[in-house]
Amino acid sequence: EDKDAACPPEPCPNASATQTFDWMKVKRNPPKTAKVSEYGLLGQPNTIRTNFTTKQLTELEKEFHFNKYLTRARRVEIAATLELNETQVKIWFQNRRMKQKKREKEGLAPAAASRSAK
Amino acid sequence: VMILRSRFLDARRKRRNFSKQATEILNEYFYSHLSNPYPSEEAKEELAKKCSITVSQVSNWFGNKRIRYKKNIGKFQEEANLYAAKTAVTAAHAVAAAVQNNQTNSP
DNA sequence: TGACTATGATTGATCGGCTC
DNA sequence: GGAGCCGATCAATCATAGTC
Repeated sequence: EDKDAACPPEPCPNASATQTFDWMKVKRNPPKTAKVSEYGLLGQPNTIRTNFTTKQLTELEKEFHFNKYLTRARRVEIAATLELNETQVKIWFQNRRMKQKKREKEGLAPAAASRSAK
Repeated sequence: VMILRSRFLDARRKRRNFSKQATEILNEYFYSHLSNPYPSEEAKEELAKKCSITVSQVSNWFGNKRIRYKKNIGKFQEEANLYAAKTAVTAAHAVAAAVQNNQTNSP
């Protein structure tokens, strides 16, 4: 059935027992955090993950505690202040909400276990 | 180089490896579902319970495992064969296993 | 003991699906 | 006809635990 014991020539990619499934080939498109705003000189799409500074994170965090969701106006304001794209600010809030949700979920389940102790 | 290493206060410090049996369970699931190692939420909960870890940790484990596996399939070949021999789940593999079993027992 | 590796966690950003 | 959100995931990186 699955025994292709012999295939000396050919660098047949089908190794031994395990094959290569689709999920192993999945490739993500590079981030489109393009900074081509100014001059189209280099036009390098900046294919690397942005590292937010402590200042930026602090401000974002502060804003998040004030509002879990952003209005368009507020987003523009923050993006300008922190020198980030509106998209980056938007994504940060989305990720932050998910993080919050995860924390709440995990912060209550363990507590229930210790509740029956007393 | 004012790259603020604010990360020095990350919560990812102080991590502990999972127990040997927990890793065993996770690996068994991973390699027995190698064609699609994406456990459902329910499956994750079950694995979490069996391994005595959280669902998030199960998700992290599979996320890391998938990425690292496909990054260097060769490095995991041995491990893959080990668990593959230990467990067979998909119908196709079950059949294949049965065939092999018969072969060894039929003159 | 100090590298070097294995591994769990974090996180900016993507993908697909859904609502409006 | 999109834009934003959610959920899951990716991919790079961090920081530590384990190994030699």
